[in-house]
Amino acid sequence: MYDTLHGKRGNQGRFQKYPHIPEAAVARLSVYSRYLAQLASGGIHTVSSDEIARAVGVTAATVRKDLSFFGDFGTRGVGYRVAELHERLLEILGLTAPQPVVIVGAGKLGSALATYHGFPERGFPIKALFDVDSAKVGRRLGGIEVYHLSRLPEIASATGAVIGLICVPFDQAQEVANALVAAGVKGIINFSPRPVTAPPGVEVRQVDLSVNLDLLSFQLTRRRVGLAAAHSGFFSGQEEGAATGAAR
Amino acid sequence: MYDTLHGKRGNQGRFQKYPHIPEAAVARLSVYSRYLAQLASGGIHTVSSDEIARAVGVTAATVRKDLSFFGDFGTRGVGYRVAELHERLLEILGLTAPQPVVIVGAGKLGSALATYHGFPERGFPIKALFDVDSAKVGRRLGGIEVYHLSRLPEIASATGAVIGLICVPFDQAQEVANALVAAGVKGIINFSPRPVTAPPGVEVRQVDLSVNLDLLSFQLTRRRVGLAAAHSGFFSGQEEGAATGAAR
DNA sequence: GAGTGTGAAAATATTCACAGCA
DNA sequence: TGCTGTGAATATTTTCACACTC
Repeated sequence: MYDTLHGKRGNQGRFQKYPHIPEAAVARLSVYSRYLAQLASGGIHTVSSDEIARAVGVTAATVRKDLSFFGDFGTRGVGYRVAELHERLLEILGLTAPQPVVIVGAGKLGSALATYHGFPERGFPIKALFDVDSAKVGRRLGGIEVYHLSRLPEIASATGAVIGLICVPFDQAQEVANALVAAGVKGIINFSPRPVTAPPGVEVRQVDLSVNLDLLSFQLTRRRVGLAAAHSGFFSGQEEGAATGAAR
Repeated sequence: MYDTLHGKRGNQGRFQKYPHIPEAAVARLSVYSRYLAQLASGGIHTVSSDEIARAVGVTAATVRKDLSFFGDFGTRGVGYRVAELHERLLEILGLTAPQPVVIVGAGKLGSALATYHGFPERGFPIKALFDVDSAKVGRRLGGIEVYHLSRLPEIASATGAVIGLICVPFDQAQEVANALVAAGVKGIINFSPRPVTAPPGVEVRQVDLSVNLDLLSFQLTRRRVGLAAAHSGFFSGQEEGAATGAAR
Protein backbone atom coordinates (compact mmCIF):
# COMPACT_ATOMS: atom_id res chain seq x y z
CA MET A 1 0.00 0.00 0.00
CA TYR A 2 2.78 2.35 0.66
CA ASP A 3 4.77 3.34 -2.25
CA THR A 4 7.50 5.65 -1.72
CA LEU A 5 8.88 7.88 -4.31
CA HIS A 6 12.03 5.94 -3.99
CA GLY A 7 15.15 7.61 -3.08
CA LYS A 8 18.53 6.12 -3.43
CA ARG A 9 20.41 4.21 -6.00
CA GLY A 10 23.75 5.80 -6.45
CA ASN A 11 24.45 4.98 -2.86
CA GLN A 12 23.95 1.42 -3.87
CA GLY A 13 23.04 -1.69 -2.08
CA ARG A 14 26.18 -3.28 -3.36
CA PHE A 15 28.04 -5.60 -1.06
CA GLN A 16 25.16 -5.84 1.21
CA LYS A 17 25.12 -9.52 1.95
CA TYR A 18 22.24 -9.05 4.35
CA PRO A 19 19.18 -11.09 3.63
CA HIS A 20 18.43 -7.70 2.17
CA ILE A 21 15.46 -5.91 3.57
CA PRO A 22 13.14 -4.34 1.02
CA GLU A 23 12.89 -0.64 1.42
CA ALA A 24 9.14 -0.98 1.12
CA ALA A 25 9.21 -3.22 4.17
CA VAL A 26 11.00 -0.56 6.20
CA ALA A 27 8.53 2.07 5.01
CA ARG A 28 5.73 -0.14 6.28
CA LEU A 29 7.46 -0.56 9.62
CA SER A 30 7.23 3.19 9.94
CA VAL A 31 3.50 3.03 9.36
CA TYR A 32 3.02 0.11 11.73
CA SER A 33 4.86 2.01 14.42
CA ARG A 34 2.42 4.86 14.23
CA TYR A 35 -0.55 2.59 14.34
CA LEU A 36 0.94 0.95 17.42
CA ALA A 37 1.43 4.34 19.05
CA GLN A 38 -2.21 4.99 18.48
CA LEU A 39 -3.24 1.64 19.95
CA ALA A 40 -1.00 2.21 22.94
CA SER A 41 -2.55 5.60 23.64
CA GLY A 42 -5.93 3.92 23.42
CA GLY A 43 -4.95 1.48 26.12
CA ILE A 44 -4.81 -1.58 23.85
CA HIS A 45 -2.24 -4.13 24.97
CA THR A 46 -2.28 -6.82 22.34
CA VAL A 47 -2.68 -6.87 18.58
CA SER A 48 -2.53 -9.48 15.81
CA SER A 49 -0.84 -9.22 12.45
CA ASP A 50 -4.28 -9.34 10.94
CA GLU A 51 -5.48 -6.29 12.86
CA ILE A 52 -2.39 -4.30 11.96
CA ALA A 53 -2.77 -5.35 8.37
CA ARG A 54 -6.35 -4.25 8.16
CA ALA A 55 -5.61 -0.92 9.80
CA VAL A 56 -2.83 0.02 7.44
CA GLY A 57 -4.14 -1.64 4.31
CA VAL A 58 -1.78 -4.52 3.68
CA THR A 59 -2.04 -8.29 4.16
CA ALA A 60 -1.30 -10.08 7.40
CA ALA A 61 1.41 -12.10 5.67
CA THR A 62 3.16 -8.90 4.69
CA VAL A 63 3.10 -7.66 8.25
CA ARG A 64 4.55 -10.88 9.61
CA LYS A 65 7.17 -11.11 6.88
CA ASP A 66 8.21 -7.52 7.43
CA LEU A 67 8.62 -8.07 11.14
CA SER A 68 10.40 -11.38 10.63
CA PHE A 69 13.29 -9.59 8.94
CA PHE A 70 14.17 -8.20 12.33
CA GLY A 71 13.33 -10.93 14.76
CA ASP A 72 10.53 -12.77 16.53
CA PHE A 73 8.36 -10.25 18.24
CA GLY A 74 5.12 -12.10 18.66
CA THR A 75 3.62 -14.96 20.59
CA ARG A 76 1.94 -17.74 18.66
CA GLY A 77 -1.73 -17.97 19.28
CA VAL A 78 -1.71 -14.58 20.96
CA GLY A 79 -0.24 -11.84 18.80
CA TYR A 80 2.06 -8.95 19.61
CA ARG A 81 2.33 -6.92 22.78
CA VAL A 82 1.66 -3.39 21.59
CA ALA A 83 4.07 -1.51 23.84
CA GLU A 84 6.90 -3.92 23.26
CA LEU A 85 6.52 -4.11 19.51
CA HIS A 86 6.20 -0.36 19.29
CA GLU A 87 9.41 0.13 21.18
CA ARG A 88 11.25 -2.41 19.09
CA LEU A 89 10.13 -0.76 15.88
CA LEU A 90 11.33 2.63 17.09
CA GLU A 91 14.68 1.06 17.89
CA ILE A 92 14.90 -0.55 14.48
CA LEU A 93 14.04 2.72 12.78
CA GLY A 94 16.63 4.54 14.86
CA LEU A 95 14.06 6.80 16.44
CA THR A 96 15.20 6.49 20.02
CA ALA A 97 17.51 9.49 19.78
CA PRO A 98 16.70 12.80 18.10
CA GLN A 99 18.20 13.43 14.68
CA PRO A 100 18.66 17.15 14.14
CA VAL A 101 17.53 18.50 10.78
CA VAL A 102 18.34 21.62 8.78
CA ILE A 103 16.32 22.93 5.87
CA VAL A 104 17.83 24.74 2.91
CA GLY A 105 15.41 27.00 1.10
CA ALA A 106 13.06 29.27 3.02
CA GLY A 107 10.49 29.54 0.26
CA LYS A 108 6.99 28.17 0.42
CA LEU A 109 7.84 24.55 0.88
CA GLY A 110 10.80 25.09 3.19
CA SER A 111 8.77 27.38 5.43
CA ALA A 112 5.94 24.92 5.51
CA LEU A 113 8.14 22.03 6.50
CA ALA A 114 9.88 24.18 9.09
CA THR A 115 6.63 24.93 10.84
CA TYR A 116 5.18 21.45 10.43
CA HIS A 117 5.01 19.83 13.84
CA GLY A 118 5.04 16.29 12.59
CA PHE A 119 8.80 16.17 12.20
CA PRO A 120 9.96 17.31 15.64
CA GLU A 121 7.26 15.18 17.23
CA ARG A 122 8.74 12.17 15.50
CA GLY A 123 12.24 12.92 16.76
CA PHE A 124 13.50 15.14 13.96
CA PRO A 125 13.93 18.63 15.45
CA ILE A 126 14.33 21.39 12.88
CA LYS A 127 17.36 23.39 13.93
CA ALA A 128 17.69 26.04 11.24
CA LEU A 129 16.62 27.31 7.85
CA PHE A 130 19.03 28.59 5.20
CA ASP A 131 18.55 30.80 2.21
CA VAL A 132 20.56 33.13 0.00
CA ASP A 133 17.80 35.73 -0.24
CA SER A 134 18.81 38.56 2.09
CA ALA A 135 15.16 39.52 2.47
CA LYS A 136 14.59 36.21 4.20
CA VAL A 137 17.79 35.95 6.22
CA GLY A 138 17.29 36.99 9.83
CA ARG A 139 13.59 36.21 9.92
CA ARG A 140 12.11 33.58 12.15
CA LEU A 141 9.54 31.06 11.09
CA GLY A 142 7.76 29.36 13.93
CA GLY A 143 10.71 29.89 16.20
CA ILE A 144 13.27 28.76 13.66
CA GLU A 145 15.78 31.25 12.40
CA VAL A 146 16.71 31.79 8.77
CA TYR A 147 20.46 32.07 8.19
CA HIS A 148 22.45 32.87 5.10
CA LEU A 149 23.51 29.73 3.31
CA SER A 150 27.16 30.63 3.87
CA ARG A 151 26.68 29.86 7.54
CA LEU A 152 25.58 26.29 6.89
CA PRO A 153 28.85 24.56 7.88
CA GLU A 154 29.14 26.47 11.13
CA ILE A 155 25.53 25.99 12.20
CA ALA A 156 25.19 22.41 11.01
CA SER A 157 28.18 21.57 13.08
CA ALA A 158 26.98 23.50 16.13
CA THR A 159 23.56 21.86 16.07
CA GLY A 160 24.81 18.41 15.21
CA ALA A 161 22.57 18.27 12.17
CA VAL A 162 22.63 14.87 10.50
CA ILE A 163 19.81 15.35 8.02
CA GLY A 164 19.22 18.10 5.47
CA LEU A 165 16.09 18.89 3.51
CA ILE A 166 16.51 20.51 0.11
CA CYS A 167 13.67 22.90 -0.68
CA VAL A 168 15.20 25.04 -3.43
CA PRO A 169 14.38 25.26 -7.15
CA PHE A 170 15.74 22.41 -9.20
CA ASP A 171 18.62 24.23 -10.78
CA GLN A 172 20.15 24.87 -7.37
CA ALA A 173 19.44 21.45 -5.91
CA GLN A 174 22.76 19.79 -6.69
CA GLU A 175 24.88 22.63 -5.37
CA VAL A 176 22.87 22.68 -2.16
CA ALA A 177 23.36 18.94 -1.88
CA ASN A 178 27.09 19.47 -2.21
CA ALA A 179 26.99 22.13 0.49
CA LEU A 180 25.07 19.82 2.81
CA VAL A 181 27.57 17.04 2.26
CA ALA A 182 30.43 19.45 2.93
CA ALA A 183 28.68 20.52 6.11
CA GLY A 184 28.75 16.93 7.33
CA VAL A 185 25.15 15.93 6.89
CA LYS A 186 24.66 12.16 6.52
CA GLY A 187 21.20 12.05 4.99
CA ILE A 188 19.42 14.25 2.50
CA ILE A 189 15.82 14.48 1.46
CA ASN A 190 15.52 16.33 -1.80
CA PHE A 191 12.11 17.89 -2.37
CA SER A 192 13.15 19.47 -5.62
CA PRO A 193 12.15 17.61 -8.75
CA ARG A 194 15.74 17.38 -9.90
CA PRO A 195 17.51 14.23 -8.67
CA VAL A 196 20.73 14.94 -6.84
CA THR A 197 23.69 12.72 -6.10
CA ALA A 198 25.93 12.47 -3.08
CA PRO A 199 29.07 10.52 -2.35
CA PRO A 200 28.90 7.10 -0.68
CA GLY A 201 28.26 7.55 2.97
CA VAL A 202 25.49 10.04 2.43
CA GLU A 203 21.99 8.72 1.82
CA VAL A 204 19.77 10.62 -0.56
CA ARG A 205 16.04 10.32 -0.85
CA GLN A 206 14.06 11.93 -3.57
CA VAL A 207 10.58 13.13 -2.61
CA ASP A 208 8.64 14.63 -5.41
CA LEU A 209 5.21 15.83 -4.42
CA SER A 210 4.18 16.41 -8.00
CA VAL A 211 4.76 12.80 -8.90
CA ASN A 212 1.82 11.87 -6.78
CA LEU A 213 -0.47 14.30 -8.51
CA ASP A 214 0.79 13.05 -11.87
CA LEU A 215 0.13 9.48 -10.83
CA LEU A 216 -3.42 10.36 -9.85
CA SER A 217 -3.87 12.26 -13.06
CA PHE A 218 -2.68 9.24 -15.01
CA GLN A 219 -5.07 6.94 -13.22
CA LEU A 220 -8.02 9.27 -13.62
CA THR A 221 -7.26 9.87 -17.27
CA ARG A 222 -6.75 6.23 -17.93
CA ARG A 223 -10.05 5.33 -16.41
CA ARG A 224 -11.75 7.84 -18.65
CA VAL A 225 -9.85 6.59 -21.67
CA GLY A 226 -10.67 3.02 -20.78
CA LEU A 227 -14.35 3.81 -20.66
CA ALA A 228 -14.75 6.28 -23.44
CA ALA A 229 -12.07 5.46 -25.92
CA ALA A 230 -11.21 1.84 -25.47
CA HIS A 231 -10.81 1.44 -29.18
CA SER A 232 -8.99 4.62 -29.91
CA GLY A 233 -5.68 2.84 -30.12
CA PHE A 234 -4.18 5.12 -27.53
CA PHE A 235 -2.98 2.07 -25.72
CA SER A 236 -1.49 -0.19 -28.24
CA GLY A 237 -1.95 -3.80 -29.07
CA GLN A 238 -3.22 -6.41 -26.69
CA GLU A 239 -4.72 -3.94 -24.27
CA GLU A 240 -7.52 -3.06 -26.59
CA GLY A 241 -9.73 -5.99 -25.95
CA ALA A 242 -9.43 -5.81 -22.22
CA ALA A 243 -9.85 -2.10 -21.85
CA THR A 244 -13.59 -2.03 -21.92
CA GLY A 245 -13.97 -4.43 -19.09
CA ALA A 246 -11.28 -2.87 -17.03
CA ALA A 247 -13.13 0.17 -15.85
CA ARG A 248 -13.04 -1.12 -12.29
CA MET B 1 15.23 5.66 -8.12
CA TYR B 2 11.84 7.03 -7.45
CA ASP B 3 9.92 5.38 -4.81
CA THR B 4 6.52 6.51 -4.17
CA LEU B 5 4.87 6.01 -0.89
CA HIS B 6 2.47 3.76 -2.64
CA GLY B 7 -1.08 4.57 -2.62
CA LYS B 8 -3.82 2.22 -3.43
CA ARG B 9 -4.63 -1.35 -3.02
CA GLY B 10 -8.20 -1.54 -1.97
CA ASN B 11 -9.01 -0.01 -5.30
CA GLN B 12 -7.40 -3.08 -6.72
CA GLY B 13 -5.82 -3.88 -9.95
CA ARG B 14 -8.07 -6.86 -10.32
CA PHE B 15 -9.49 -7.59 -13.73
CA GLN B 16 -6.94 -5.46 -15.34
CA LYS B 17 -5.87 -7.57 -18.25
CA TYR B 18 -3.61 -4.81 -19.49
CA PRO B 19 -0.01 -5.76 -19.94
CA HIS B 20 -0.12 -3.96 -16.63
CA ILE B 21 2.04 -0.95 -16.28
CA PRO B 22 4.06 -0.77 -13.10
CA GLU B 23 3.17 2.23 -11.03
CA ALA B 24 6.87 2.89 -10.62
CA ALA B 25 7.13 3.18 -14.38
CA VAL B 26 4.46 5.86 -14.46
CA ALA B 27 6.16 7.72 -11.61
CA ARG B 28 9.33 7.74 -13.68
CA LEU B 29 7.45 9.05 -16.69
CA SER B 30 6.55 12.02 -14.55
CA VAL B 31 10.21 12.59 -13.80
CA TYR B 32 11.27 12.14 -17.41
CA SER B 33 8.69 14.67 -18.47
CA ARG B 34 10.21 17.31 -16.25
CA TYR B 35 13.68 16.61 -17.46
CA LEU B 36 12.42 16.95 -21.02
CA ALA B 37 10.80 20.28 -20.17
CA GLN B 38 14.15 21.43 -18.93
CA LEU B 39 15.93 20.25 -22.07
CA ALA B 40 13.33 21.92 -24.24
CA SER B 41 13.75 25.23 -22.46
CA GLY B 42 17.48 24.85 -22.98
CA GLY B 43 16.97 24.51 -26.71
CA ILE B 44 17.97 20.85 -26.92
CA HIS B 45 16.14 18.99 -29.66
CA THR B 46 17.23 15.40 -29.36
CA VAL B 47 18.01 13.11 -26.46
CA SER B 48 18.91 9.44 -26.01
CA SER B 49 17.56 7.00 -23.46
CA ASP B 50 21.02 6.95 -21.99
CA GLU B 51 21.09 10.69 -21.40
CA ILE B 52 17.67 10.67 -19.80
CA ALA B 53 18.70 7.74 -17.68
CA ARG B 54 21.81 9.42 -16.42
CA ALA B 55 19.98 12.64 -15.65
CA VAL B 56 17.32 11.05 -13.53
CA GLY B 57 19.35 8.23 -12.04
CA VAL B 58 18.00 5.08 -13.65
CA THR B 59 19.29 2.75 -16.38
CA ALA B 60 18.78 3.31 -20.09
CA ALA B 61 16.95 -0.01 -20.34
CA THR B 62 14.47 1.18 -17.74
CA VAL B 63 13.80 4.35 -19.68
CA ARG B 64 13.21 2.47 -22.90
CA LYS B 65 11.05 -0.16 -21.26
CA ASP B 66 8.96 2.46 -19.49
CA LEU B 67 8.36 4.29 -22.74
CA SER B 68 7.66 1.10 -24.64
CA PHE B 69 4.58 0.47 -22.52
CA PHE B 70 2.99 3.37 -24.34
CA GLY B 71 4.34 3.20 -27.84
CA ASP B 72 7.34 3.81 -30.06
CA PHE B 73 8.50 7.32 -29.56
CA GLY B 74 12.08 7.19 -30.69
CA THR B 75 14.12 6.81 -33.81
CA ARG B 76 16.71 4.04 -33.91
CA GLY B 77 20.19 5.30 -34.17
CA VAL B 78 19.08 8.81 -33.25
CA GLY B 79 17.09 8.99 -30.03
CA TYR B 80 13.99 10.92 -29.09
CA ARG B 81 12.81 14.29 -30.25
CA VAL B 82 12.57 16.27 -27.04
CA ALA B 83 9.50 18.36 -27.81
CA GLU B 84 7.56 15.46 -29.21
CA LEU B 85 8.35 13.04 -26.43
CA HIS B 86 7.59 15.68 -23.84
CA GLU B 87 4.20 16.33 -25.32
CA ARG B 88 3.40 12.64 -25.55
CA LEU B 89 4.32 12.12 -21.92
CA LEU B 90 2.07 14.97 -20.82
CA GLU B 91 -0.74 13.39 -22.79
CA ILE B 92 -0.13 10.00 -21.22
CA LEU B 93 -0.08 11.52 -17.77
CA GLY B 94 -3.28 13.38 -18.49
CA LEU B 95 -1.68 16.76 -17.98
CA THR B 96 -3.03 18.46 -21.06
CA ALA B 97 -6.08 19.78 -19.23
CA PRO B 98 -6.11 21.35 -15.76
CA GLN B 99 -7.35 19.18 -12.92
CA PRO B 100 -8.84 21.39 -10.21
CA VAL B 101 -7.81 20.57 -6.65
CA VAL B 102 -9.29 21.31 -3.24
CA ILE B 103 -7.44 21.01 0.05
CA VAL B 104 -9.10 19.99 3.30
CA GLY B 105 -7.29 21.20 6.40
CA ALA B 106 -5.94 24.74 6.60
CA GLY B 107 -3.28 23.94 9.17
CA LYS B 108 0.45 24.08 8.56
CA LEU B 109 0.65 21.52 5.84
CA GLY B 110 -2.56 22.48 4.10
CA SER B 111 -1.55 26.14 4.03
CA ALA B 112 1.85 25.24 2.73
CA LEU B 113 0.52 23.14 -0.10
CA ALA B 114 -2.04 25.81 -0.94
CA THR B 115 0.66 28.41 -1.45
CA TYR B 116 3.09 26.07 -3.15
CA HIS B 117 3.39 27.11 -6.78
CA GLY B 118 4.52 23.75 -8.04
CA PHE B 119 1.02 22.32 -8.23
CA PRO B 120 -0.76 24.97 -10.28
CA GLU B 121 2.26 25.23 -12.54
CA ARG B 122 1.91 21.55 -13.27
CA GLY B 123 -1.75 21.86 -14.17
CA PHE B 124 -3.31 21.35 -10.76
CA PRO B 125 -4.91 24.67 -9.77
CA ILE B 126 -5.84 24.91 -6.09
CA LYS B 127 -9.42 26.11 -5.98
CA ALA B 128 -10.23 26.23 -2.28
CA LEU B 129 -9.23 25.31 1.24
CA PHE B 130 -11.62 23.86 3.83
CA ASP B 131 -11.50 23.71 7.59
CA VAL B 132 -13.87 23.38 10.51
CA ASP B 133 -12.00 25.92 12.64
CA SER B 134 -14.04 29.13 12.52
CA ALA B 135 -10.89 31.13 13.24
CA LYS B 136 -9.55 30.01 9.88
CA VAL B 137 -12.72 30.16 7.81
CA GLY B 138 -12.93 33.32 5.74
CA ARG B 139 -9.21 33.90 5.58
CA ARG B 140 -7.27 33.86 2.38
CA LEU B 141 -3.95 32.13 1.89
CA GLY B 142 -2.06 33.20 -1.16
CA GLY B 143 -5.24 34.15 -2.91
CA ILE B 144 -7.09 30.99 -1.94
CA GLU B 145 -10.08 31.26 0.31
CA VAL B 146 -10.73 29.09 3.35
CA TYR B 147 -14.31 27.82 3.58
CA HIS B 148 -16.12 25.88 6.24
CA LEU B 149 -16.01 22.17 5.52
CA SER B 150 -19.80 22.10 5.25
CA ARG B 151 -19.51 24.02 1.99
CA LEU B 152 -17.34 21.36 0.37
CA PRO B 153 -20.05 19.78 -1.85
CA GLU B 154 -21.21 23.11 -3.17
CA ILE B 155 -17.77 24.49 -3.90
CA ALA B 156 -16.26 21.28 -5.20
CA SER B 157 -19.07 21.10 -7.65
CA ALA B 158 -18.82 24.77 -8.66
CA THR B 159 -15.08 24.56 -9.25
CA GLY B 160 -15.17 21.16 -10.92
CA ALA B 161 -12.67 19.80 -8.42
CA VAL B 162 -11.56 16.28 -9.28
CA ILE B 163 -8.75 15.89 -6.76
CA GLY B 164 -8.74 16.43 -3.01
CA LEU B 165 -5.79 16.68 -0.66
CA ILE B 166 -6.31 15.58 2.93
CA CYS B 167 -4.23 17.63 5.37
CA VAL B 168 -6.02 16.98 8.66
CA PRO B 169 -4.92 15.05 11.75
CA PHE B 170 -5.14 11.31 11.38
CA ASP B 171 -8.26 10.78 13.42
CA GLN B 172 -10.26 12.93 11.03
CA ALA B 173 -8.72 11.61 7.83
CA GLN B 174 -11.31 8.97 7.03
CA GLU B 175 -14.30 11.20 7.56
CA VAL B 176 -12.74 13.85 5.36
CA ALA B 177 -12.13 11.20 2.72
CA ASN B 178 -15.80 10.27 2.90
CA ALA B 179 -16.76 13.91 2.52
CA LEU B 180 -14.52 14.28 -0.51
CA VAL B 181 -16.01 11.21 -2.11
CA ALA B 182 -19.51 12.51 -1.42
CA ALA B 183 -18.49 15.80 -3.01
CA GLY B 184 -17.65 13.98 -6.21
CA VAL B 185 -13.88 14.03 -6.11
CA LYS B 186 -12.27 11.24 -8.14
CA GLY B 187 -8.79 11.20 -6.68
CA ILE B 188 -7.48 11.73 -3.16
CA ILE B 189 -4.02 12.30 -1.82
CA ASN B 190 -3.92 11.66 1.86
CA PHE B 191 -1.09 13.43 3.67
CA SER B 192 -2.20 12.22 7.06
CA PRO B 193 -0.36 9.20 8.41
CA ARG B 194 -3.61 7.27 8.75
CA PRO B 195 -4.46 5.26 5.63
CA VAL B 196 -7.94 5.96 4.31
CA THR B 197 -10.17 3.96 2.03
CA ALA B 198 -12.54 5.03 -0.69
CA PRO B 199 -15.04 3.17 -2.85
CA PRO B 200 -14.05 1.81 -6.26
CA GLY B 201 -13.94 4.63 -8.74
CA VAL B 202 -11.99 6.90 -6.43
CA GLU B 203 -8.22 6.57 -6.41
CA VAL B 204 -6.41 7.09 -3.14
CA ARG B 205 -2.75 7.79 -2.70
CA GLN B 206 -1.06 7.81 0.63
CA VAL B 207 1.79 10.30 1.03
CA ASP B 208 3.49 10.18 4.34
CA LEU B 209 6.29 12.69 4.72
CA SER B 210 7.49 11.14 7.95
CA VAL B 211 8.09 7.81 6.29
CA ASN B 212 10.93 9.35 4.38
CA LEU B 213 12.60 10.66 7.49
CA ASP B 214 12.11 7.29 9.13
CA LEU B 215 13.66 5.57 6.16
CA LEU B 216 16.67 7.86 6.34
CA SER B 217 16.91 7.32 10.05
CA PHE B 218 16.87 3.58 9.50
CA GLN B 219 19.60 3.75 6.93
CA LEU B 220 21.77 6.02 9.02
CA THR B 221 21.28 3.94 12.13
CA ARG B 222 21.91 0.75 10.28
CA ARG B 223 25.16 2.02 8.89
CA ARG B 224 26.27 2.94 12.38
CA VAL B 225 25.17 -0.42 13.75
CA GLY B 226 26.88 -2.18 10.90
CA LEU B 227 30.12 -0.48 11.71
CA ALA B 228 30.09 -0.36 15.45
CA ALA B 229 27.99 -3.25 16.59
CA ALA B 230 28.11 -5.85 13.89
CA HIS B 231 28.30 -8.58 16.46
CA SER B 232 25.75 -7.28 18.89
CA GLY B 233 23.10 -9.63 17.60
CA PHE B 234 20.77 -6.79 16.87
CA PHE B 235 20.24 -8.30 13.48
CA SER B 236 19.59 -11.93 13.97
CA GLY B 237 20.99 -15.00 12.38
CA GLN B 238 22.68 -15.09 9.02
CA GLU B 239 23.27 -11.37 8.85
CA GLU B 240 25.94 -11.43 11.48
CA GLY B 241 28.78 -12.62 9.34
CA ALA B 242 28.13 -10.18 6.58
CA ALA B 243 27.54 -7.13 8.69
CA THR B 244 31.13 -6.13 9.14
CA GLY B 245 31.82 -5.95 5.47
CA ALA B 246 28.64 -4.17 4.70
CA ALA B 247 29.52 -0.72 5.86
CA ARG B 248 29.40 0.54 2.28
C1' DG C 1 -8.23 -22.72 18.72
C1' DA C 2 -5.67 -18.92 17.44
C1' DG C 3 -2.05 -16.67 15.41
C1' DT C 4 3.05 -16.46 14.61
C1' DG C 5 7.22 -17.50 11.70
C1' DT C 6 8.85 -19.04 7.37
C1' DG C 7 10.25 -21.85 3.35
C1' DA C 8 8.43 -22.29 -1.18
C1' DA C 9 5.51 -20.58 -4.93
C1' DA C 10 3.70 -16.87 -7.46
C1' DA C 11 3.65 -12.39 -9.06
C1' DT C 12 6.19 -8.18 -10.27
C1' DA C 13 9.70 -5.43 -11.73
C1' DT C 14 14.25 -4.70 -13.61
C1' DT C 15 18.08 -5.66 -16.50
C1' DC C 16 20.24 -7.99 -20.30
C1' DA C 17 21.37 -8.56 -24.83
C1' DC C 18 20.53 -8.39 -29.36
C1' DA C 19 17.71 -7.95 -33.67
C1' DG C 20 16.40 -4.29 -36.52
C1' DC C 21 16.12 0.23 -38.40
C1' DA C 22 17.74 5.10 -39.56
C1' DT D 1 27.52 3.03 -36.64
C1' DG D 2 24.31 4.31 -33.07
C1' DC D 3 20.51 3.77 -30.49
C1' DT D 4 15.72 2.05 -30.14
C1' DG D 5 12.35 -1.64 -29.00
C1' DT D 6 11.65 -5.94 -26.86
C1' DG D 7 11.53 -11.02 -25.62
C1' DA D 8 13.99 -13.61 -22.41
C1' DA D 9 16.61 -13.98 -18.15
C1' DT D 10 17.23 -12.34 -13.67
C1' DA D 11 16.19 -10.26 -9.48
C1' DT D 12 13.03 -8.74 -6.16
C1' DT D 13 8.83 -8.58 -3.55
C1' DT D 14 4.58 -10.43 -2.18
C1' DT D 15 1.59 -14.07 -1.08
C1' DC D 16 0.54 -18.73 0.18
C1' DA D 17 0.13 -22.37 3.16
C1' DC D 18 1.37 -24.89 6.88
C1' DA D 19 4.35 -26.49 10.75
C1' DC D 20 4.80 -24.95 15.24
C1' DT D 21 3.77 -22.88 19.73
C1' DC D 22 1.00 -20.88 23.31
